[in-house]
Amino acid sequence: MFARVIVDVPSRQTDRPFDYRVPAHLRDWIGVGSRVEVPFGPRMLQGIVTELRSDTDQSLDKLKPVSRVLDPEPALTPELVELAFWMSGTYVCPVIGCLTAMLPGAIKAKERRVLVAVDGFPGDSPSGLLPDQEAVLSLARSRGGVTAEQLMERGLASAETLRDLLRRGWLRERREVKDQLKAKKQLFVRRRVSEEELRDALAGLPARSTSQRRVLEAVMRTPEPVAMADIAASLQVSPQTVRALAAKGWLDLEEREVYRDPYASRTFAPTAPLPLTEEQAAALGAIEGAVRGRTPERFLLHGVTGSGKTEVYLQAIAACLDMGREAIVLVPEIALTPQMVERFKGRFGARVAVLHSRLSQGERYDEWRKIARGEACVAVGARSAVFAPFTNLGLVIIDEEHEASYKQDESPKYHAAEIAAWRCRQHGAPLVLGSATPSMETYFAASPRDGRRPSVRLLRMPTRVNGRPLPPVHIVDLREELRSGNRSMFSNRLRDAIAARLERREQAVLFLNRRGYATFVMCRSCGYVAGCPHCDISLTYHQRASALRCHYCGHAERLPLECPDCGSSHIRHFGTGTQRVEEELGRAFPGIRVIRMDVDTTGEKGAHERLLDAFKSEKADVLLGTQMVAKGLDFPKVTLVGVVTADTMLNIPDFRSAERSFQLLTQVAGRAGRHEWPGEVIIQTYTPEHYAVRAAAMHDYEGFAAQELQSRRLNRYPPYAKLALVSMSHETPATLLRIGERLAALIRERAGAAPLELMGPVASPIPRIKDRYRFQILLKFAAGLPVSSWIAGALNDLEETIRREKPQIAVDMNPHTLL
DNA sequence: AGCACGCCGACT
DNA sequence: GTCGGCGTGCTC
Repeated sequence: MFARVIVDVPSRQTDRPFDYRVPAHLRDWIGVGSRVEVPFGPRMLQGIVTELRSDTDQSLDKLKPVSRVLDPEPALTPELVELAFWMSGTYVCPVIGCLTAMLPGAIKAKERRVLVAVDGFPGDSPSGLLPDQEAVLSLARSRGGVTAEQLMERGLASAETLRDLLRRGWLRERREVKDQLKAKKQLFVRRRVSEEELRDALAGLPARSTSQRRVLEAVMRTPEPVAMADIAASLQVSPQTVRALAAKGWLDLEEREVYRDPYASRTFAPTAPLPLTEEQAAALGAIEGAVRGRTPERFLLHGVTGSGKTEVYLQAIAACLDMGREAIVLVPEIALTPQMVERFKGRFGARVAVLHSRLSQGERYDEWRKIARGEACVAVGARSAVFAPFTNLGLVIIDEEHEASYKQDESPKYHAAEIAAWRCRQHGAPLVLGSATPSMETYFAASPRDGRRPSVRLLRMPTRVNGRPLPPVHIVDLREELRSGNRSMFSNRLRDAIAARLERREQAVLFLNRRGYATFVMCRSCGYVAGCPHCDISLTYHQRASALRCHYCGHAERLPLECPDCGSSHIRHFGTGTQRVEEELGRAFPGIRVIRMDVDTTGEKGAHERLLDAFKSEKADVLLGTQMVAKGLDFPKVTLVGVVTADTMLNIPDFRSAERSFQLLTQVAGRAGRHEWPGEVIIQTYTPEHYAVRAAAMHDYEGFAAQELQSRRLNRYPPYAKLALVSMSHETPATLLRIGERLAALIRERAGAAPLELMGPVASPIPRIKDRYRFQILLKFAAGLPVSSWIAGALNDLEETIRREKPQIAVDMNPHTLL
């Protein structure tokens, strides 16, 4: 038996299967998708089995054996291995990168070198060794091997003495692959004898053995194993007490694998399916039908905020599970709040595995293993949960499908919806894309055009479940405000509205978009702006550290007290940060209680939830924050939502900026007045006539989409054209330009007469990062052209140059942003 | 990516 | 004469 293995080396040259012999004792354990340890040149590496076969094209004497199988059950499924090859072709990236993107971070193994003592080495006499070296050998012997790190910690030996031992043959180096993480084991206690026998034992126990008595009493009643840690904690005894009882033969101790369950301490009240509105029932019926009929149909569930999309998801999943199939629910990272998890856990209990980045590595690994072992049949998680290793997938749901976080911005640059669509085709499963503000691509695909049947089926839910109207939205023209002499960041209308909330003891949410509006430092005398010495970008001011930092390379310096250029002391920071809004709120409304939510205040684990809880229990009047306050939050007492400036987003020179602005404004507007108190939304802007602002204010998705699509068609942007962005970097601009031009020519050559628009190479929007210059080539083309393979082919042709000059080249096949 | 193999300058 | 600089080339 032979295994084809892709090894974990991030290089284009090694990114192909290598053949290995499978030793007889591993045959029952190895499978397609197994992680294995294999010798590769002089090293030991982790690899993934992509194929098992009975023959090989290699000469047999060249083949080495697989040295270990790293998991009892294959980490990936054959379907996911196939998906990795598809991704590699589509996204023009290494297969190994796709495979590792599917694995939870915890099992991205590292190589480790273990020093082993060679027993009875006959070389020279032990007397020729230094005492230090003797100590190393005896330690290595007693533990079956040590690492250099362990020796270093003990202050034993030095690199020099080790080298000597290795050279003289007393030590040998063994290389192995080590997981960063293991399954967690916990000690469990169980009674060894019958309840009666324990009762007798208890009677015979000396009166002063009170601790032992308590333990026996507790364990006596149950034949089930109890965690040692629980006993020790609840009975206030030391584990030693329990061990003493085990030594007497009354109790058994056993090690058991346990899951690190982040939600273990919480109980979730079971919830029953809610009665559905007519719209919800119709949507559910369509989805259920596709699950039953195993049709890999795509649906757009276009429902306004509050239309009850989640309940439709829950009932569709229930139907899917009833058919014995599994479901994946993708939620934007930022919306994966405790409330969200609660809804799924409440309905499906232990059958739900939750995957998101705020879990520790160990927790995420364990949740993932529950899926791999078939113990969980619903996966709820962020982008990467689309790779949940299910084998009988019946339904995939992507909530808030327009969210940018579904696009991975590092290689492999995939979009979760594309992966989901591929997997749904394999499994004959429907894909549901849910949103109140669908992306232009999805909406376009769901619209009938030229009499053709749309590739996405539209399910509309235009009314709110509770029948409440959407809140009125007021647009405030900040230019007029300025003309009338108001130079603060709050318009009179917003100021009055906040004051009214304070008076009525209601709450307000203030939203500030900081994207592209980071605070920078400028000299008011000469116009000098503090920039990064390694990147062509201005440094960002951090108040807490009183420092300037580069967000791209991490360079940091102290805040200058005078201008490095002209020496003037009129140097200060600019930009509207949340901190400044908070300060101004405090000045305008003395005593106002503000909770600020941004990257600074939500850094530590759990801070996010703590702040939201505090706001929910009315410990503050205003919740002030960036993106994160815009999504999915639902507070009954919030009757005012204010957008401090809508323009920061609108002015980003990117083809999606109008769409993003509309989506965000609509979402923010949906936060107000969701309960009995009527709500109000105020949007402050310098461009009140912009169609994204006006449409958001009128809750008019269709109106916005019509205008936006027209503009996309005129400029040939998605969904009317496909895009590909090839970015490259190098320390020498001239070399970079030369390589870029050759690459562009090669791509053009392959395209021949096909309708391909190629722009560049041109300098990237940030022309230099970490002292490397950056260029990019933008491609526009009609769907269906094999552009991926043209680019891959061109890169192949350039292989020699790439190897010699070592430029970094990255391909983004469907760039979400051109910045 | 590593790592080895291999061919030219400053030192015990 | 050797240690070691990093330029090519390979890894089943």
